[in-house]
Amino acid sequence: MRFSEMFIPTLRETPADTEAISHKLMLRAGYVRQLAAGLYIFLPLGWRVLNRINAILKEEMEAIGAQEISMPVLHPAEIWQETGRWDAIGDEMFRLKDRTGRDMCLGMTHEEIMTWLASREIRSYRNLPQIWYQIQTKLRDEARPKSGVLRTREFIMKDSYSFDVDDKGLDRSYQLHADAYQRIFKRCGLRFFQVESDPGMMGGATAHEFMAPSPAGEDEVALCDRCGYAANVELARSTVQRTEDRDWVFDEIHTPGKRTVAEVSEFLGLSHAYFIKSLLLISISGPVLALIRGDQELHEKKTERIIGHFRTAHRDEVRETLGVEAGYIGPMNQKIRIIADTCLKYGVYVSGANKEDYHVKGIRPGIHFNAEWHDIHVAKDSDGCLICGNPIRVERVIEIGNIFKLGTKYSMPLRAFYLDENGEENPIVMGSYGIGPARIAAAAIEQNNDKDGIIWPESIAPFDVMILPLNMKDEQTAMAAEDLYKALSACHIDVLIDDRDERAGVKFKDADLIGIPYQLIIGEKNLKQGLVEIKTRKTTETEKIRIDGALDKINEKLCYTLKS
RNA sequence: CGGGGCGUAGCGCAGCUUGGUAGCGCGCCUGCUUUGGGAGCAGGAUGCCGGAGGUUCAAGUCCUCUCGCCCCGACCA
Repeated sequence: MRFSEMFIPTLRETPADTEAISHKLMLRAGYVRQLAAGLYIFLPLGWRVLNRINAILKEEMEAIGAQEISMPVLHPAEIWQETGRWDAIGDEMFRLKDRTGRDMCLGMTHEEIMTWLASREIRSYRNLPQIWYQIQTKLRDEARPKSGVLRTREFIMKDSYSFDVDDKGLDRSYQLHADAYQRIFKRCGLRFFQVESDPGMMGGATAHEFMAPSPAGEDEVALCDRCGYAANVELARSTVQRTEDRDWVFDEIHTPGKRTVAEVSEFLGLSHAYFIKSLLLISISGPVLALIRGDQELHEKKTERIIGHFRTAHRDEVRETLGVEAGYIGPMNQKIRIIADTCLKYGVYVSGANKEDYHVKGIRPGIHFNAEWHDIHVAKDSDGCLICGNPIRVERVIEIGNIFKLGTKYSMPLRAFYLDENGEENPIVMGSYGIGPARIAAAAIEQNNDKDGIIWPESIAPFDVMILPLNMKDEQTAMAAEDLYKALSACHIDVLIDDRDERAGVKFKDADLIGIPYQLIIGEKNLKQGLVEIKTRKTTETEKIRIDGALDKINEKLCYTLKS
């Protein structure tokens, strides 16, 4: 392609209202434009990147026997009503009525529709297994679109669905996907982890997420470098370092005006780990006192799995329920249900005295209070790995893919049954698997950029090579560039030639910003000696080579990275 | 949905406190010069100051409402 004819609106200045690096660079380098909150236009360069990612997705999906189909984006409400999600899902679903008043919605995912199809067409175990996939637009009325294309209201997703006769079959389909996803993200040049994830409302027991480390991410994962334990902090478990045992006797201390752990620990000169934080929660079945160590945070999701939906109590509710001001609550002599983090089972602690302006030192679990013991803390950096004890690390990540074992959650309500060898009717056992191509692109930029711009991995770059004829007014330069352009194109190498009548500086800046992996720089002086320069965007190294060897050199570089 | 911020030329911003001719940089157009890291000089074009209502002789500026966008949190099937 010729730069002069292609629509590549680069910006010299960073657009305001952007935070994520990928967002800034995609706008600046002319890959995307924003239409409205969470709605993005992919410009020619951006669309080329998505298409290269999609090509990889298709290859790897076909390789595990998945078949591409295409489903409508507009869905009748009835199918979603049958699985219960019409009501379970709130404002996040775009809903509308057709001209006859029939309830419809825009698809945020396609479990229902895929299962509907299976229910009508699959009769026998002989029809199974099947894997169907599509690369299709999804719509979700996100409460807060953010970070450019990372969280949008309309986005393309590769979603596949597996249909098997039993759990064993599902295990196999699930593993095929996990392996395919590993290959996909590796081919896309990403650093990523596969982590255990919360199946949430998708149902089913097992789920994993594929996570690309980046500060722009919205999730956090706990990782153990020794044993390989990897989990979303939404469910990650960890052990915490024990505190030193102290020979404190049970004793009230006057702590006037000191309420928070930070205030009392400073007042007493003790680290946060010697404190018990007592939090009053209001659950559906009544008040619950949750105890965690002073240096920890309460994990809301873990807690919710134990006591059901809850909220924290208001100040006056604390006074009414426990008869003391918030800030002086302690675990002793409480009449209500108490849950406590397992790490509090041992040691000796300081906590509120259940009396205004007083705390108690020397509280011992089992003696001064009892509780239901659960893991209810948020795993954090340098906690111990639950499996091997090694210190874990917590990293911020972008979710780029997920895989779920659905089981029969959708096949049962939608009556997707098959007849087995014995003529008996069984529900189809399903899995669902998603990848966001735009998130791959964004994650690739987040992980590969420098002060000058994007540094694309070769596999998903919009072009393989960019040719920079520095002075288009020089006939020799223009001719040499044109010849190279034709020669490279003839070898099926994707080339962008910057044939604009611009100054060298402008071309260099734009080339670095756009981030195509290799630049062939054609300058007058070098050309007189039969030389051109080849610059590797990633390393910024340039090398002078003979112009007639340029084609081979490019081929060599592209091949080399394909193999490695 | 709660909290905060911002809407002025294509982009980035100043002007608002204290009401009185709408500005700067970049970009864009023309010409000349320049040509290896976002050129120089000269000339030129470009604004429903997000929208509606109000106060006032007079509103970009003050008041009320509203819409949009960004950030933090909640949510995220």
